Order: sequence, then structure tokens, then C-alpha cells
Amino acid sequence: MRELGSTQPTAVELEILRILWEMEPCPVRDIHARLSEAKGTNYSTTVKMLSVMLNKGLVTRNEKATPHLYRAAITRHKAAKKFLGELVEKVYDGSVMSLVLQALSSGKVSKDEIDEVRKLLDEMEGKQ
Amino acid sequence: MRELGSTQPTAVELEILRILWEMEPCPVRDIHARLSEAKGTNYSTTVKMLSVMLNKGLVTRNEKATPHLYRAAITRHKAAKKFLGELVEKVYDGSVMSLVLQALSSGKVSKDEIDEVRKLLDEMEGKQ
DNA sequence: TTGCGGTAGCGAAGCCTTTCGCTATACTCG
DNA sequence: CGAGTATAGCGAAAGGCTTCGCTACCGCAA
Repeated sequence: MRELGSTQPTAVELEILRILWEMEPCPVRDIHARLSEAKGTNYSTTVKMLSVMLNKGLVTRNEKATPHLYRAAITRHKAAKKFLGELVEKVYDGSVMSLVLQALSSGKVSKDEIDEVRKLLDEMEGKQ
Repeated sequence: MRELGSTQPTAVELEILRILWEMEPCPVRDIHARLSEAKGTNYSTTVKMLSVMLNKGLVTRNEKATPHLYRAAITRHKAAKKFLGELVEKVYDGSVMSLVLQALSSGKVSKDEIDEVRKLLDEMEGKQ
């Protein structure tokens, strides 16, 4: 088994992680039910993907007690942070602000959400 | 040649696009100089990648006049927007705000930049 | 116990990305 | 021109991700 985090989850792997974040711990059966809904792939494929992900350290399970129940090895929060960092690095040349400005200007954002961001900005300024 | 944008650029493709965004139009030679600096790959590899990308519609060139000069087929801005949209969709479940909040709270951001975001927020509110 | 439906796993095939060896073309300088 | 160097291109190999067929296992009912 490789080091956790040595590789980024691929597209399908991310889909599986998202399912786990929502329903873990979770038997293959349930993961497959959700996955095949969107992709129509075979049950064997889901099993294999989980075995690959287990090998990569992307998911875990209790080998002794419940080897059929899978969990995500990283939290949604951590994964998000990692993806975000990579995006900033690779596309925005390390500028978090460029990303934030583009995200804000391109998205539909409610007044409440705008206020929430203001509050966060105030807090950040206070700490400086 | 496939439709532009039918596929996301892969890792190496993105590296090449970044080089082009900085120096286009650009002969293979120069692209390779930059690419091999970071990766140490063969000249043939760079040529092939460009031919693949040309085929995918990720880069362009003037076939008649200057077939040796390559350009990116999408602007940095558009590519960024696409990546961002995908990240929001896949990892933040479509919530732009979740992403913005996480980006702000995880990055080093200067006071000027904070003010810049405030200004943008004000503008957005004005339009609603 | 035996047969059966539901579950898990392995190895190999298929596809896409990335790499490079070999060939072809163009360019320069004696 | 003609040899040698720089540049471009193609096809095939290598490697990784995704898919599935076939096999193995487990628990339950006849």
C-alpha cells in the first residue's frame, strides 16, 4: 500500500469518495448502488475501484472486524483543501486572490453569503 | 480534430498551456526548453504532446504561414474558469461560497487584497 | 448437507496519456 | 553543392486508469 496522499484521486475515485463522505461506513453494495445510478457500470468495477483505492490509501476498512465496510481515508475538508491548493498553484500561479475574485465574479451568490464573506474578511483583518 | 473543450487538459497538457500563455506564439524548441527544465523529457515527447494537443484542439497554429509556431487555443482566463467550475461542482457540491470561504481562510492574503474583495462584494450587492 | 442469491476479489483486456526511437525535412557553413 | 546540425513528425511501446468475466465465499432455506 502506498503512502496516503502520494497521488491525487482520479475522477472515478473522487466520485466514490463523495459517496463515502455522505454515507460512510458503507458496504460495496451501497456504494455501487449510487455509483451505477450515475454511470451504469458493473458491480465488479466498483469492487475493483475500491480495492485499488484501498491499495492507494484513499479508503480504509477494519480488516479484522468489518472488512466489508469502507470509509474515506481523508475528510472532505482535507481533500477540498488539497484540490484547491493545486488549482491555485497550477492555474492561478499561486495567487489565492485571483481565484477568489474569479470565483465570486462568476458565481451566483446570495446576500447572506456575501455578508458571510464580509464577516470573514473582518476577522482576518483583525488578526493581522 | 475534436471539438475544442470536449476534454479537460491533462497534467502535461496544462504545463504546456502555461508555457504558451506566457510566451506564445512559440516554436517547439522554446516550449521544450522550458518543459524539459522541469521534467527532463525528450524533445520528441514535447513534439508529440503538441501534435496530440493540436488534434484535441487545445493548441493552434497557422498551417499555411507559420506551422512551427504554436498558440494556446483557450485563454488562461477561460481555462481557469473551467477548472474552477469543475472544482466547485465536484468537490464543493456546487457551492461557490464554500470554496471562497475555504480559499480565503487558508491563504495568505494582504490588506489590499482584502479591500479588493470588499469592493467586489459591494458591487455585486449593488446589482442585486 | 446441498443448492441458491447476494457479496467480494482477482487477473486480464481496453483505452487513454505519455514517452521515445527512428525517419524526414530545413537550415547553415565550408 | 554536400555534410553536419537543428527541427519536426510518426508509429509503436510503456504505463496508468477503468472495465468486466470468472471464481470464491457466505448465509440461509429446503
